[in-house]
Amino acid sequence: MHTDARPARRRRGPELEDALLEAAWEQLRAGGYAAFTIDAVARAVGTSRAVIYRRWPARAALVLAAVRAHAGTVVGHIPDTGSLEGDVLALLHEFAERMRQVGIDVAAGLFSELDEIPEETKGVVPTAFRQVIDQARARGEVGAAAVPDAVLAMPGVLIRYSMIAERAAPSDRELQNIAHQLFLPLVRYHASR
Amino acid sequence: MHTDARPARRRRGPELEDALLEAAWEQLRAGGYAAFTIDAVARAVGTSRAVIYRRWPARAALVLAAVRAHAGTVVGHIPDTGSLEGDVLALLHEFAERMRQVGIDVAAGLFSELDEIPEETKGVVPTAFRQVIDQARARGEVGAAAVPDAVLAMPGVLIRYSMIAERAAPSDRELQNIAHQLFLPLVRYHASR
DNA sequence: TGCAATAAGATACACGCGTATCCTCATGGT
DNA sequence: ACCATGAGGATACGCGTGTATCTTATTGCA
Repeated sequence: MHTDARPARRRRGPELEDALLEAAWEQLRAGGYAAFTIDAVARAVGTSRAVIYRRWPARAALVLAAVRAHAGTVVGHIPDTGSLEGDVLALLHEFAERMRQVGIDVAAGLFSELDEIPEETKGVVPTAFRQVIDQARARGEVGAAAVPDAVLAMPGVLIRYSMIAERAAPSDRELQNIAHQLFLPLVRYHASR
Repeated sequence: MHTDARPARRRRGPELEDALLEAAWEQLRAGGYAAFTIDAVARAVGTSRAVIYRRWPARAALVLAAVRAHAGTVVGHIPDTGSLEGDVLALLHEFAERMRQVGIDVAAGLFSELDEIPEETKGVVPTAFRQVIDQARARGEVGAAAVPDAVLAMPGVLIRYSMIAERAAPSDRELQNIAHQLFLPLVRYHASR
């Protein structure tokens, strides 16, 4: 399995770091968050735990770095389906799908073990929703009044909470409920005040 | 400090269990979730870890049991201020206050370490909100149409998520935003369809 | 080309978790 | 009053985390 033919050469700097992130991602894919061990990552790369702790202060930080390196940012592109409803549903599905790609238990473990959700991560979802609302405004679909940040952030919060509490990404039904029962009514309400 | 004058007598059954929960609560109050140790609880009671593991399968379960035993259920009574807005704000504040009483880091730790939020816990918040809405209906303040569960559950989710993500209970400002920007508009929208 | 600075790698430690094992005390049925 | 049963209590184990310390290889600069 891992007869890891470790080179006699010592890798350093970025080369080593890439190998560590690669191995960490491999571990996550193979065994999920529960089985993820700093030790296993170190062994797979042919180095020792100290090298890892020099770069990342805790297991969660390494996992986060590995996920970032391999899964990229949460929302890649802004959908443009021609209607606000379509765009919102597309965004919700994309976000949930991204969670599934990372792996349910990895995402859940990360969210719960991290001391603080990174600022950058928190901003992604509201920004994306702001953009699809702007598109809708340009089409004259909704009014021009501002939609509060709390509304824009809500879908992301609900999806992340679902990951933590249910250990599963929201079903299509739940995503539709978020859109039709919560988000869209609020956008229309606030935008047309 | 703890010269715990342990009785030579062996306590058993409920008596022992109460002592364990008491000691666990004491530990939580004293050092928070981070400093909470199964070992410390056992020592404080003058017993050994095995006794604890016979009752609760993991640290989180013991913490949950201790919190339950000492903090009771999340929402004690349904407010009746005379207006839906008043009732909703009162409920939100009560819920947040309860979180603060348990201790921010304890609540956050619990939510994140638990595999599954207990069904019972999940139901409390929606039920309370349903009741204040019913009161508002009786006053003729809102329409009779049903308000979806997703709406009723949302405030609890937002508050719990805040505990996990920010390691803090929501500020008064945030609670007001939840009420005025999210919850109340949705209730009015759905109830009058 | 040689040598100091720096990072890699190897160990070892203390700690807490969760499990397993074995002995000992309290209890309740006879 | 006795004794089998079952729960309490002590102890040790394996594992992983995170820290600290020491040796060894690599690098880039003189």
